[in-house]
Amino acid sequence: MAMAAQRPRRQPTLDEVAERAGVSRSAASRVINKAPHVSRATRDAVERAIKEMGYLPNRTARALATQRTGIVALAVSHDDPELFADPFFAQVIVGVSAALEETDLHLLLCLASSGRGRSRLTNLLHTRGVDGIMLMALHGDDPLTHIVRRAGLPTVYGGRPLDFEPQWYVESDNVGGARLATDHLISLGRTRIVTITGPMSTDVGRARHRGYREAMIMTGLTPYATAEGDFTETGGAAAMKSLLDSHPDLDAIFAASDNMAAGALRVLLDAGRSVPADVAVVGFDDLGIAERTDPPLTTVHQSVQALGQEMTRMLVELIAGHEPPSLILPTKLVLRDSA
Amino acid sequence: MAMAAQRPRRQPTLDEVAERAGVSRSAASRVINKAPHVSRATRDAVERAIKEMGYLPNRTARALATQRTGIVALAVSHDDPELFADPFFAQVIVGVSAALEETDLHLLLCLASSGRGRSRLTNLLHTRGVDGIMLMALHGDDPLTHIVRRAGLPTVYGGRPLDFEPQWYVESDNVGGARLATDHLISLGRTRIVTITGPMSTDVGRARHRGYREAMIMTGLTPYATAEGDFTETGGAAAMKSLLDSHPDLDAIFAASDNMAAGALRVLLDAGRSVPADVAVVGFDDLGIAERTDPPLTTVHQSVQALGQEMTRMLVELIAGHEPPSLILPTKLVLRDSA
DNA sequence: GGCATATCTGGGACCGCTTCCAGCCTGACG
DNA sequence: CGTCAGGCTGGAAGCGGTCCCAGATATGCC
Repeated sequence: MAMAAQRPRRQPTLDEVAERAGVSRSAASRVINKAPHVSRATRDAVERAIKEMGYLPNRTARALATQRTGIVALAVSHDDPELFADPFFAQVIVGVSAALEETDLHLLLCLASSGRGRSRLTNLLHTRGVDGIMLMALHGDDPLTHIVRRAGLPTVYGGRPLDFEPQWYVESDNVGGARLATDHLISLGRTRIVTITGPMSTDVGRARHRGYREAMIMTGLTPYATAEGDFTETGGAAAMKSLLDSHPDLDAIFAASDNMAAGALRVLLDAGRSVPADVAVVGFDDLGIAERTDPPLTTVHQSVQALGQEMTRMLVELIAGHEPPSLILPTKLVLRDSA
Repeated sequence: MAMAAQRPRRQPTLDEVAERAGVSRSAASRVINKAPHVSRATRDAVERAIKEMGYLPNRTARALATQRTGIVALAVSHDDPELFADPFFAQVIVGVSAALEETDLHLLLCLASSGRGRSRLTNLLHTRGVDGIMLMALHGDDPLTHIVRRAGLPTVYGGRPLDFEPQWYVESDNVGGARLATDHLISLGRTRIVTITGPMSTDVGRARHRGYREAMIMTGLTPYATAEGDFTETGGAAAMKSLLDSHPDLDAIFAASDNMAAGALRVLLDAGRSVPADVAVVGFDDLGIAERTDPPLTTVHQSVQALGQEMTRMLVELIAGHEPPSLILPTKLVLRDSA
């Protein structure tokens, strides 16, 4: 059967429900919102009418009246669309969704890459399309932070931007995690420990580097060598090559991401070093890839789902008018075979 | 400085703009919507006022008046939240976002897993919270399909559900792709070709299996053996083990996903078979993992971003009241080292 | 029984925008 | 110069809710 495109069916309105129940619209509204001051009889009548007519309040109308859309945005800044394919974001989203499930808010996902994407986001915020926003993945001076700050909407940051300290953010304990990793390498008796950092234009990159330095210095060692990567596998490989060149006697490496560790691993093996015998490797993140390398990576685990969840909870609090404290989520060392 | 939670600033309204421009609200509305019948003078005055006041029309109010929210939903049915971490979904989302960027629609992401999640989705649809919906990842009789069909909203399916033929869907050419893969193995001179299928409770699972059978039968071979997997790496490994058990002389395998192929690969190597010398392996999907196995997988490439993009375009058409045709996206064979 | 108090009720004013419509003005034409 | 067809215009009625408030009704107390 040839069937027309599904056009929205007309839903019953509050007025119709009220009429059917033989009460005023206000009364009907009250029972729907479980407001006080409504008699048993009225409540029953309205509830019956609602059930019979299959009434559901229109979101938009309600939003207009209450000035609440019931929608929060998660904005991801990514120059490269491919970057979003990183399991990291998927995990964040899973966490966010889980937390939202306990509320009656919905999730609007904004991949704001290009100028066009950004202006769409700006517009969304200024037209009051969402009640609040969560921001992820910020390098140095991400244009998104400006956009979002100007909008004057409840905002939660996932990780800290570099150029200012947001009042509300959630992040993993990057410094602590990096220290854990480095301390572990030290405890293994390694001394010529190098690090492959993330981009130094990001807070994460710097924090993990700082953790490495602190751990080294604390135990009287001197940071042996550093190469900057970009959190990707190929970036890690490149960094590893240059390190191997400049410091061929290195005996351990802390990579600020598993991706980079994986790249480094490949280069090391290709260079004939055995891992962990010749060189011990520790990564950071523990998002699946760490288990799939050969040998599997010892790494610092951060719970990205928890990150998403806590960001969401925080945002919900903010929207409710409270002022929750910012949060730093613990990380832990996961021992596998690479160190 | 202690700073209060960012509460939304009050935005100017259309009335205020109109007043400032010295015209009626209707006139102002007309220039904003580029409607005809507005004089040069009026337009200029209004446009100036808009610029001066930084006016942006309130989304919600407009939505109420036009009965259009400007939001479309992407619903993903996943029993296991982990499943969403599959890069597949990330790619879909990237495609969807890219297509939406050309419109003024935004993306609402619904991970509708639990009963709670599903009822939230139901509610969203019936309360007219979105203008249309895209549905992904459907096994046999996914409850989502029912929910969505009842809602009577423009709907596009990504892949076909098993229990009915949706009027609008986009999918990859699974049968064709599987044939490509199998034909390739045949052309390599293999004859004892087995397949690890996806769940037979999914259309994708069945279609790829059908492609395999068709290719075999077309060339006069008999389908050698089949084991059902679940598209995951561990599932693929398990299936491989049982196949190796029952048909130790197999010389090629077509796995209906790269994940399963990766699992199978591991089992094969552990069993002392060399790939591709003893056993040739072809996967399906080509979503990154195929390049990272050792040896890298020959596989059938499907463009998941294109899938997302086309779904979105189709939905936009539907919302606009047109009736676009359904689409089947081509797949192609990518030769690497495993076959 | 009278009066204060608490509970319930419906009317109506919003929320901010779109859109229909009747009235006005203009210019063109006969 | 009268008439008619336009283009412009602002008023007002909507979209479908929330919520304040004044009035009506029920309860408690002396």
